[in-house]
Amino acid sequence: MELQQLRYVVAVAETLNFTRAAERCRVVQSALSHQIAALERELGARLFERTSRRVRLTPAGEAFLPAARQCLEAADRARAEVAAAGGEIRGRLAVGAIPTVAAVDLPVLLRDYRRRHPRVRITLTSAGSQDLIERVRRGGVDVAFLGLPPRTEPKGVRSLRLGGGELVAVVAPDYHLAEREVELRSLADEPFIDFRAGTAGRAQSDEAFAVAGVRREVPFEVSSADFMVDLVRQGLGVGMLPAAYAPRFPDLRVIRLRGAPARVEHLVWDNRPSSATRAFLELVGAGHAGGVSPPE
Amino acid sequence: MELQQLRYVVAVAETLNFTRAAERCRVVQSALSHQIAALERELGARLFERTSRRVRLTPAGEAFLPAARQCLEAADRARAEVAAAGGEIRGRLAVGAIPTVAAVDLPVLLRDYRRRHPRVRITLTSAGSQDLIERVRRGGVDVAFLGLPPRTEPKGVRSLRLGGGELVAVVAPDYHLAEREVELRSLADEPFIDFRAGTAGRAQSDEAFAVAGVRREVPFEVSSADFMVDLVRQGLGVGMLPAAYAPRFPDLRVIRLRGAPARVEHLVWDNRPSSATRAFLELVGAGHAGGVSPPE
DNA sequence: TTCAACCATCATAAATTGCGATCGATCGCG
DNA sequence: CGCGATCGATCGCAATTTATGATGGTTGAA
Repeated sequence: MELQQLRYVVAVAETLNFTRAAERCRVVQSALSHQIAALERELGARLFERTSRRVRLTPAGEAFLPAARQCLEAADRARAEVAAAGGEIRGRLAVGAIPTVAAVDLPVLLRDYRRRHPRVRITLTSAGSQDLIERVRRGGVDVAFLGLPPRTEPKGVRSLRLGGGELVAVVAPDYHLAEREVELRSLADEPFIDFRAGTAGRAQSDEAFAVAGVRREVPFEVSSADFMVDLVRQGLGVGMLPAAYAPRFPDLRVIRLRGAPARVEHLVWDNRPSSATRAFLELVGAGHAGGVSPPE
Repeated sequence: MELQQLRYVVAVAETLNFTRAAERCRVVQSALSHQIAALERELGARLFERTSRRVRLTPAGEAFLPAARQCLEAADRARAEVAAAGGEIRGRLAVGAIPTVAAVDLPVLLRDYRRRHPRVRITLTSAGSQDLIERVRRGGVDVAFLGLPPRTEPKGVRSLRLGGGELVAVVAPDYHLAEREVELRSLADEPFIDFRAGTAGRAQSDEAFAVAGVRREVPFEVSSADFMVDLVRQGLGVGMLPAAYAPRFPDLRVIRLRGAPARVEHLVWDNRPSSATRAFLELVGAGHAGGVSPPE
């Protein structure tokens, strides 16, 4: 088994087409066919099922692919680590974040990071917290900013608790509430627009009301902050967002809440951070944090 | 960069000798030298510092090596996954355990596992809990049984809480205590032999006495259960061990303790378990457990 | 039926990898 | 100080591997 063969396999798996995979690898199709056939012979199993009109992964191919990708990633990392040892950090940095990150200014952070390490290719992905944790575990994302239900810690990854901003209520400009700051409990009778039940953002709002001893109605559940804002604009009810995030919607009115808890966010990363990832953690200030348990 | 080159680099790094590395790889020394030189040329950095009497890793080599090993492991895993997809699980299973595992019968477990998956090469390593967690994180160990201080969870790995046995006191046959069962507090004046401060085993004993509201003396601190037993045999004091573990020393007297908490152990594993590891987790009953946090 | 897309195969050329012999440097030892 | 032993680098050559370009067979659509 050689890395070249793995590169070919991954290319075919992604294009599902030997000819285009060969183009991408800059070899003729026959060379690629030959290499894949040789690998299949060595493994004793077909990785691709070729009917002459389509190419598909066999179960064996499905099983092979994740480890093959990890192998290629490790090879890239090895190369990047050597460059890092020579002083210059290279490689990739895949950052994930929920759409409502409030604890850090992500654009500024990425700009600073890029300034310091211009040879690192940065990607930014938006997704839900649970999805992000899974991707960090799988290695598709290197670091992620996300929210979690109160008093929980993500499992299977290293993490650092970030102080987030407070939650504030947002309403349409002509909404009937006129105050700029209210007790949380005084909102009890308003209709709320919040994240769907089960999400970390929703759990944090619920927590705030539970602590205040108030039951509230949430007739509208949404899957993203943008949807929430859309509904709030229509005057359908009150939304709750991190204070640092609300100013992005200047057409909405912000109502500060007395008794709202600070929103807690977490920075999570993989167990085996690359040098590019380590540099990012250092920049964020998580260089040597991460809550190691005491020894046996 | 090719896997063959990585194999050569790892061999040289482990033997610190080109000639012996070449023997291990079953090629002549010149071939290996040539490949390594080619890789160094491609990377633009020397991986080894050769003085004509010794070979050492350069900083670049140190940086390169971990990722290179992970790359080779991933390649092995890819091969093993294909075999697993064909029905038969192969590969390696590196099990780690503290010396005093009480929650499971490890020999029986390994025997059952071997019976079911005879093509998996099993290794068993003994170490401290914190060391084991680190090795699981690094990928050197696939699954580990270990202890943790009360009410903590290991970070950076998947884990399952195992119900452990109770702790019992063990004493020399002629020790002055005659009872077969006592209140924990009645041992307060005895000299204890226990694990060194900071270990999980020690923390669990301390916890038991703290709960009983008793201060005790621990004049002897040891690093393994075997040392503890050695000192107990000499009549130097009282030891505390998991009940399931004590019968291994039939020459000692066991004193059951009223008020001793159950010892808690954890099974931990990596985020990206191989098929061999998955099969082991299933056997232990952790197939789909592991405390996933709720979604965002 | 014809055509176009697509992968396998084959002969051949190019590149890589390995072999064996040898060189030069270094260290220990007498 | 000189000898022998150890060890990695180097070189020419052979074996193997990998890539090329042309061709053929299969399949689905027009």
